[in-house]
Amino acid sequence: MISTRGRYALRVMMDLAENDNGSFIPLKDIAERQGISKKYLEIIVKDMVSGGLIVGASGKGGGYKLCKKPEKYKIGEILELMEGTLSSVACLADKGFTCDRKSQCQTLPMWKEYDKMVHDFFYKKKLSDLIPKNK
Amino acid sequence: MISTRGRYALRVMMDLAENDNGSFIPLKDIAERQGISKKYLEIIVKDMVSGGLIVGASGKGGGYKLCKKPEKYKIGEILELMEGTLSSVACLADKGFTCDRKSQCQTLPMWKEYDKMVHDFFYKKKLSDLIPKNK
DNA sequence: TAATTACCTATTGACACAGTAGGTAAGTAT
DNA sequence: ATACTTACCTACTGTGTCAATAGGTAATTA
Repeated sequence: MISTRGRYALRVMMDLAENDNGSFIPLKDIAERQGISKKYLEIIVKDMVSGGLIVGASGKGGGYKLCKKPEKYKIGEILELMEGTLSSVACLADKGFTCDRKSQCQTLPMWKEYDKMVHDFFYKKKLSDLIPKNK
Repeated sequence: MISTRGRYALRVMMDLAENDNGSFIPLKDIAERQGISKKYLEIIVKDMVSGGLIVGASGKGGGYKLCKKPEKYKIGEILELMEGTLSSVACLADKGFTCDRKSQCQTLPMWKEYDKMVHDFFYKKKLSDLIPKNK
């Protein structure tokens, strides 16, 4: 289940894209427009900066800005960064995970197939796909 | 992320299918074969019985048994029963959930599309698909 | 220098997950 | 009738994550 971290991140990205006027957009504005607690958004937005999705600037006139065009962002990269993984099961999510039943596991192929489907779905979609064209 | 409830339930179902000899199979045997705590399995198996996936019989010679042929079980129905939902977001999972942004939500179509894809994937797959043919 | 804004650390309550523990009821073999 | 086996039931626990809240510091501009 996609948590608020992923969903809110998506909304922040969309807000930044839709309200882009070249300058930085304060978090306060985003929080008000989206109806989300600014304090909580701070945590999420911080990870988006450190993950390289957006850039932040302090001080007056500061705020946040996309660092790519909306059509260059894949939804998958946003969700994967915020949720940690898109994988359906622990044995595929954790890289260091070792399951002694891996070689004989009869369900693993299904999970792999599922994971591929999910990955493809979200990496085909772009941030720009979520934004109404008639803007 | 699919939890142990769903994954273990799947393994129990497969174990029952593969070791079916007409009579009831004790949980002890399943737990040993699968390497899962019998105590923990009890909780999971209880829900499988009340959910109508399998039948249980007490006393000597008792145990559990499938109530349909493996090819009649859809993986989706097993996972949905055990996980509560297969939905990706709360607003689609909870029936009584009300989101005041629903009408203007720009991401909802994507979640709906995703949910449909996931549903179709797991409801196309049958329990029999997970069991090796050369048995 | 004052105002604005991002950025940082810490804490909290609620809840689910994954399991453990110990007992009761039901049914079968002897 | 009794012993045995097996499902079934209630309760508890430790760990972790989720979704926030709170209060401060650092950076930048007017």
